[in-house]
Amino acid sequence: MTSPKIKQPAADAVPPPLHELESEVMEELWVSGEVTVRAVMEVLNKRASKPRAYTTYMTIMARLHKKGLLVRRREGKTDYYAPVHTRDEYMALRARSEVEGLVARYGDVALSNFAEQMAGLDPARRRALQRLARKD
Amino acid sequence: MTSPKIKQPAADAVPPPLHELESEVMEELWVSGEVTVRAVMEVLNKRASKPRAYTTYMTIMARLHKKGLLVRRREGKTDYYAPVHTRDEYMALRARSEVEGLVARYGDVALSNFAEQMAGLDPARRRALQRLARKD
DNA sequence: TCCGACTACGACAGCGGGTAGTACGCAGTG
DNA sequence: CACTGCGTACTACCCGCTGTCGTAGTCGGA
Repeated sequence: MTSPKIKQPAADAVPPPLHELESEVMEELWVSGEVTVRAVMEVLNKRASKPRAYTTYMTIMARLHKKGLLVRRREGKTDYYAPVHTRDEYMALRARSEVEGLVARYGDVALSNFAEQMAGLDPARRRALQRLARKD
Repeated sequence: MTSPKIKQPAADAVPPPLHELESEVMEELWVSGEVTVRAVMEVLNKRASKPRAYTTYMTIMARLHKKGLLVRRREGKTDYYAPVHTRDEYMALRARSEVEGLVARYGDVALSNFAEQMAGLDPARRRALQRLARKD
C-alpha cells in the first residue's frame, strides 16, 4: 500500500444508500464540488429551521469519506472534501443495485409491478426508456 | 375501543420490511399457520448451527405482533400466533411499495434498469408479466 | 507573547434488531 | 392441601448506525 489512507472500498463497488442528513450534504457537494465543512454548514443552515453545529457536519462528512463517497484533501489545517462519483453516476449505481436486489427478492411480483408502472406512462417516454435500456 | 389490544396499524397499510431472523420466523409461520413460540423454535433450531434461546423467538414474535404482521390469541397461559397476511399478500404489498419508492427516488434511471431486466427475459414470460400487470 | 477563532477527534444519545436472564403461574405429586 | 418444577411472558442488555455535539489542540493576528 502506497499511503496509509482510509481503507477505500473498491472503486467499482456499489456505494451505500444515503440517509437524511447524508443526502442533504451530498446534494450540496454535488453542486459545489470540492468544498470545506464550513461552507457546507453555512449553506445548509440557511434553510434549516434548527441550525446544526459545525461538528455535526464534520462528522457526517468524515463518515461519507470513510464510506468511500467523498475524497479528502488536507490543505494546511483544513480538509477539503469532494464527491467520488457525480450525482448521475451515484444514482445509476444505486438504482441498478436496488433494482437487482428487488428482482432477486420478489421475482415476478416486482417485475409485474414495474410493468404496471411502465404501462401508465406516455408511450413516447416508454419507448425512450426501452431504448435507453437496450444500449446500456 | 372495544378491547385494550395493541395499537394495530391500519389493516391496509403497507407492512414493514423483514430482517434476517424475522424472515425466518415469518416463513415458518406462513407454512405452519397458527402456532406457538415453542413450535417455531423447535423447527428453526433444527437447521441453525447455533441454536437460539426460546426467549429470542418470543421477542421476535412479539415484535412482529406489535408491527401488525401476526395476530395473537391467548389460550390459557400460551400465546398462539398466526400471520395477518398470506405470504403472497405480503409479497405483493411489499413489492408494490418498494417499486413505487424506487421509482419515486430514482425516476427514469430506475425504470430503464427495470426495462433492461425485462429485456433479458424470455419473450413469452415477458408477455405473461405484462398481461399480469394490466389486469391488476 | 498571548488570546481568540477555527479545526479535528472522540464521545454520547436514540433507535432497531438480536439475545437472553429472571420472575411468575399453573399443574402434577406426595 | 402444600410444594415443587416446568413452561411462559416481561423486561433488560448489547451492538451497530445515525445524528448531535463537547473539548482539546493549533495557528495567526494584536
